[in-house]
Amino acid sequence: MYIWRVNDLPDDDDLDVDAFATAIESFNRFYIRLPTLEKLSFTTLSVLDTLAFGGGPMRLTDLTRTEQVSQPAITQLITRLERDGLVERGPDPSDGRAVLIHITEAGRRIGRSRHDDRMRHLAPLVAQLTPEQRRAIAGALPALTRLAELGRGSAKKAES
Amino acid sequence: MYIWRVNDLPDDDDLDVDAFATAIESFNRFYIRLPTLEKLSFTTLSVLDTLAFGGGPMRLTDLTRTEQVSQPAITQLITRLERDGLVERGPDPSDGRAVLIHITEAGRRIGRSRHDDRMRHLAPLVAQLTPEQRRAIAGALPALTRLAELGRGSAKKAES
DNA sequence: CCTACATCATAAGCATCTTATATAAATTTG
DNA sequence: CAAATTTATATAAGATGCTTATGATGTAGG
Repeated sequence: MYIWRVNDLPDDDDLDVDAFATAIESFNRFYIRLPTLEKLSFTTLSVLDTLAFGGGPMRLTDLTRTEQVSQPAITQLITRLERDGLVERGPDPSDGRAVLIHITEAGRRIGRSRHDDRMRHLAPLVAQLTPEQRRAIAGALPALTRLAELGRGSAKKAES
Repeated sequence: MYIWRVNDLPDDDDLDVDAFATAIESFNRFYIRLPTLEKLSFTTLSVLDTLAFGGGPMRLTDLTRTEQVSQPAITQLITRLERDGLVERGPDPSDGRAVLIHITEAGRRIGRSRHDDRMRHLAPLVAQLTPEQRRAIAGALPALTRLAELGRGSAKKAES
């Protein structure tokens, strides 16, 4: 058993990981519960986003890694999405066992629609912030995006 | 039907709500999937956090609003949490119908444990950011926290 | 009181996850 | 190259946690 202490970090910068996690968790509890029209699960939306922005079709196995759920869960999810016309299964010319999942135009529309829903809810709240607060968030977006990329990279390597 | 356009916002600041939502969604997809030891649902953790930091016991009805799920869902969740010793039901002296939910020390420990898990995963990634990126995130935390408060406030008013 | 409402609990059903196992294609190996 | 192993996906059975509908009980107002 090992104990991590925040003080082990290089302390010549001012980002307290404890405060970061607290703020993010508080924000997420609000953000995740934003009401939406379509009732789609978190995993469903995440898969559609991964397919929409991930550059082309993906195997079930790849999705299993990116979404951190079991392989049967992905198979079942893709079956539901295919039934609803949001993705399509196609063969993988380089491997007869594999299946390549393609997102359809309807699938892309769903993802955009959810994104737009959230923007509609966020915009009036953002408008109540001070200009400095808005600038502070804008300045942090590249770092947040980079953190998410780093996180996905380390998850990929952590397969056992 | 009304159409929201980002350009309707005051545009003398540089926070693009579209980019904000995109970055947050990307970050959340990674953050939510961080592995943890205890297998507790998102709502479970959220209720424990709400009770731990919300200043005292709450009614089921209050939790229904803060968590944005149905009342029976909260009743069932609290039943599970009470069975596991994480919360306790008590009477409300001012209303014979109501039930006041108290978090136990074990419940607080669970919340802290999850928080610590996430810090352990975040810290090595944060360490890979540039000092400027770390400062940028640190500078945005108050604004993120304020946004979450504004969001919870507007959700409370939006009850129908 | 008696009706209306508020609070919580229960029941039944559904969606989505899990683990265990099956099937089939690819790869390794003797 | 055939048998054994591994990899990719599918299926089955069961658990969890949500939903809507309804019930039981306490409160409030005429």
